[in-house]
This record gives sequence, C-alpha cells and structure tokens, in this order.
Amino acid sequence: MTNFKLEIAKKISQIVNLEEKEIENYIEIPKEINNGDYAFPCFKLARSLKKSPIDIADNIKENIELDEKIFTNIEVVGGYLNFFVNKELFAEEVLQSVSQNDEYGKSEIGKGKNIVIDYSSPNIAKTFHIGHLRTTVIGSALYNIYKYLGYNVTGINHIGDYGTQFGKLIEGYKRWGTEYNLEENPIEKLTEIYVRISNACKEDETILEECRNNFKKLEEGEPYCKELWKKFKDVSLKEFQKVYDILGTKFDSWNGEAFYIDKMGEVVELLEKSGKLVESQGAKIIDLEDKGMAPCIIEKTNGSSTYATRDLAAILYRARTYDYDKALYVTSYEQVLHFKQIFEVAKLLGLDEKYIKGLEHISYGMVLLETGKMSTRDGNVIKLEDLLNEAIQRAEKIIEEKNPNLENKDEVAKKVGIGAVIFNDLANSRVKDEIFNWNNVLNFQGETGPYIQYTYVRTKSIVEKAGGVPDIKDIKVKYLQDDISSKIIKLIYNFEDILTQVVDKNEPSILSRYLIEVAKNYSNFYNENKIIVDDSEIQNTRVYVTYAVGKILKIGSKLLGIEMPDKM
RNA sequence: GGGUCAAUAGCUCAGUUGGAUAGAGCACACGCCUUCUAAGCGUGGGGUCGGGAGUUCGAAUCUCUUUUGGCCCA
Repeated sequence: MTNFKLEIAKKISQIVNLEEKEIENYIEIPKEINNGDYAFPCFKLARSLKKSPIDIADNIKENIELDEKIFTNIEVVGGYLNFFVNKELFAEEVLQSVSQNDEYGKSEIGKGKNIVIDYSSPNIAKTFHIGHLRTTVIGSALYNIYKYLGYNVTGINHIGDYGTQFGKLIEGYKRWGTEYNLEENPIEKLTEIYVRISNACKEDETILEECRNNFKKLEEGEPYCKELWKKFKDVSLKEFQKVYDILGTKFDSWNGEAFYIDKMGEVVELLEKSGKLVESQGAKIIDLEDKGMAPCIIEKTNGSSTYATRDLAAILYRARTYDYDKALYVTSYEQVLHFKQIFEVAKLLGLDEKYIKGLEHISYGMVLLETGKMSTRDGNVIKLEDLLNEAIQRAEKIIEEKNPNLENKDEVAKKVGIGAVIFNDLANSRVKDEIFNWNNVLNFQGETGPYIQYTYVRTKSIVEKAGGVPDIKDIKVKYLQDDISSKIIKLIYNFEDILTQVVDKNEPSILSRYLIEVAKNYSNFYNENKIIVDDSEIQNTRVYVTYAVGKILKIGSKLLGIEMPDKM
C-alpha cells in the first residue's frame, strides 16, 4: 500500500528545513471530509520561520511537486495545508489488500515478543459474578489481539486457591459437611458454609483457632486438609468452566496462588540478600516510604505469606518460564497500589531490567449495583451465569418476535445474547465504573453487540443474494467516489492501525468503537444505495464493499470474543 | 490526613501526539418497509466540556488551584 503520510512528509521536508519523521508526526487526519484526507498544520513552523502560517502554507503549496497519480488536490485553508488523495487509487489499493488476505489486518509486528496476560483469576469457593466479567473479557480480547499481531501470548488464569479462608472452609466442612450436597450447587453451598463458620468464629474464639490450625495443616500438607482443599477447588473449577465455555474463554495456564507456595522461599531469600527486607512490628517488610507508598508486607507477624509474596514469586516464575517482554495484570483499579508496590519491590529480585519494565497493571473500573458495591458475604451479587442466561432468553424472545422461522434459533440466541453482554463490557474505556443495569446490558439496539451482528448478517445475506463474492477484477472503483463510500474505504484501511492502538494502550474499547463506526457507516451506505442492481459493474463494486465490511466486522468481533451468526 | 482515578447533552459515553463548526447511542418528537433483514435509516430539540486562573497562534485535551465523587493506604 502507498504510504500517503510518508509521501507528503517527504515532499514537504524538501521545502522546509525539517526531518521527514517530524513532519510525519505533525500530519493529521481531518475530521471533516471537506478538509481532505491528510492535513499539515503550518502553525508549528510559524515561529521558527518567522512567517505567518498562511504564507508558509502558500509557499509549500506553490513549490511542492506531488505525484498527480496519488494526490488530486492541495488546498490552503486558514493555515492548514489539506491534501486530497486519489480516491480511485486509494479504494483500489484498500480493496486489493482485503481480497488478498483472509486474515485482513493480521501482522507480524509482535514477532519474537512474549506477552503474558493474567486475567479472570477468580477465587475458589466464591461466586463467579458480574464483577468478574470485565477482567475475563478484557483479558481475552487483549489475548486475541496481541496474538493476531504476531505476539507470542500466554494467557494465565491465576486462580485464587490459597489463603486463610480455606482454614475456615475446612473447619466448616468438617463440622457440617454431610448437611450440604456439594455436587448440586457447589459454590452456593460453600458460600453458605463459609458464612456459617464465619459467624461461629465471631461467637467462639476456639473455633477461629481451629480454623487457623487447619490452614497451618494445609500448608504443612496434612492429607485430610489437602484432600478437602482439592475437593473445594475441583468443584469450583467445574463451575467456572461452565461460564468460560459460554464465553469462549481460553487459558494456557491455570497456575494459581497455591502453585507458588514452594516458590516463595526464594523471594524472601532474594529480598533478604538485597538488604532491604526489614523487621517492623514482628513482620518482614520492604519500606517504600521514599517512593511515597505504604510498606510492602512480605511476611506477616505469624510467619505466613501474603498476596504480595505470591505475586512476586509469580513474577520470578513467569520471567524464567515465559521470558516475557510484557506481563499484563488485568484487575480492577482497587489493586492499583498493590501492583505499584509489587512492581517496585520486584526491582530487588535481581531480575533483568527488561522484566521489570514489562510489568504493567491493566486496571479497569468497578461494576457496581444501583444499591452499591457487591458483596459475596451479604449475598447481593448477580451471578454471571444468571446474567448470561437472561441475555440468551431475551435474545430468544426477540427472535421469536422478529424472525420466528429462523433456523438454529438456540444457537443464534446464544451468540446474540452473549455478544450483547461481552460488547457492553468492552465498549467503554476501562477506567469507567459501570453501574449495572439489566436494561442497559441487555439492550440490543443502537451501539451494541447485536447491532454489529445485525449489520454483519445483512452483508452476508446480500453477498449470498448476489451469488457470491465478485472477482476483484470486476469492480470499478469509480463508483466509490461519494462521501459514504470513501468513508467506508478509509475505515477499512484503518483496521490494522486500530489494532496496534489497542495493544499500545491495552484498550479493547478502541476496537469496539471502531466496529460500531464501521457498522454505522455501512448501514448508511446500505440505506442510500441499492446494492443489487441491473448494472453489473455497479453491483459488483457495491457487493465487494459489502463483503469487505462483513469481513472486518467478523474478524474484529472475533477478536473481541464475539461470535457472528449467519442469520438473525 | 496521604495517594490515585474520574467529572463532556436528561441518562450512558466517544473525542488519537493541543488544531478547523465538541460528536454518538439511549430516551423524547416526527418521517421512512408491495423491491437487498425496520435488531435498521433519516430529521429535530437538547452543551458554561464541574468552577477559576495560567501556558500559546489555538485548550474538552497541558500546568496550577478549587469543588464533587469513586478507589486504595493508615
């Protein structure tokens, strides 16, 4: 493909005394279509050249020698130099590159780079609720997109399968285990047991003592405790898997916290060697006051480990095992300080600087209920499974209304319902909090997943009706000169750039927004133009654009973790 | 108290390194299905970009300050 920006930069640098690179950076893409395809703002040169921006623009315009095949026009508008590219050439190149590539937008820019993404990571024996959705879908989307750009990606579900709460659960199960049938509804039952034993602990210190004792035994590897712990873990994972199956979430590693139990000793040793590990009130800490942070506790007063120690052990392990260039942690912003501390302390582990630089916390906003924060303890959580099922049901109802004769209704309802839920969580910037509202999440109109699916289904049905994808040789780009067509071509061209933006910022919403934009413009195109017409040149051209749009929508959605139905 | 993130239309949000007239969706009102799927398209109203100061050719965007809210730490 012609690099238009570079072309402009080259020519301008011949006239003004600036590096190509710098000029390329200044060149922007006008919002208004009347202002051309690329613009060079001359204001930045005004001071150094001691001339008015308009004079500079005029001067460049007069002296620049652009290839007329590539650019059709240059205009000076209020200090801007606006460039108009040859629409026909542009459209031809863009459609050409779509046609040659089944995996349009795929690239090798990440070749040789290893990315580790830690996402989802739920706690054993706790409800998988709507709050866990964001980490799961954001992590998955990043996983897919990094991979598409050629990175070698490892997805890790860092299960929360360790901690003092297991001492309690074991005690509860020892006491009343026979009263609960864990097979039936494991997590609910375990939660009940947990609440019951917690209350019992509050009333009777000796019970709490027993719980602590159990945890100690678990750490020492006492068989019965270990067996129970394993049981809790197994039934929980089975529950989680149900949700992952519905969402289509995959992981390469399920190494959770327990995996690092025997790897924490080394962390303590290394920190001790660094000389920074100090005693404070009986605990071992790393003081971070000079960094403006609270101290990082490595070992508690009673000698037991902390989250921090496990995370540090994980960093060591991941650096050695995956030789990562980036290690991403997708968790809510509640943990911002925690990761800041961990990343600071990680500098003391003697790892190569590369591994420290690669650590990145991908934080996102909270999911709140209208009544406030969710709490497993208080039982005011919305189970993710319930949400997904409700979404599927609503989709079914709409299909029944709009398209009762549709085949595979169940399958389509699933794709649409789940698509709506996933898209809803990926559509906004990560930082935004989300106040959960059934009607918002399960809205299928406007800027939603189903809207993209609907648009895709349309493209699919048109291509089918036209008798398949036309040969690229049979299209005439002169029919794509109008504003809407140009906009669509430009959007298709931008796809790869959008994907690189996503990984630059670790922000999948950039892709979500883009897909909406594509769908919207195509819907516009669809309503303005009849696509299947008598004139075969016009038809072939429009069908080809339709096909290209469908391709983008499908690839893009797939990267977000959203499946496309063929009909809906 | 310290740190941190946010604040843009009635609601939910976009707004690329500062750039041309601040944009969508929802909701509301009206219009568009005998021809490619109306889960769609179009038109319309609706704004002190939380307030104030500064930086400069130019600020929703950067700096300072202030208000409100979320989160984390003690």
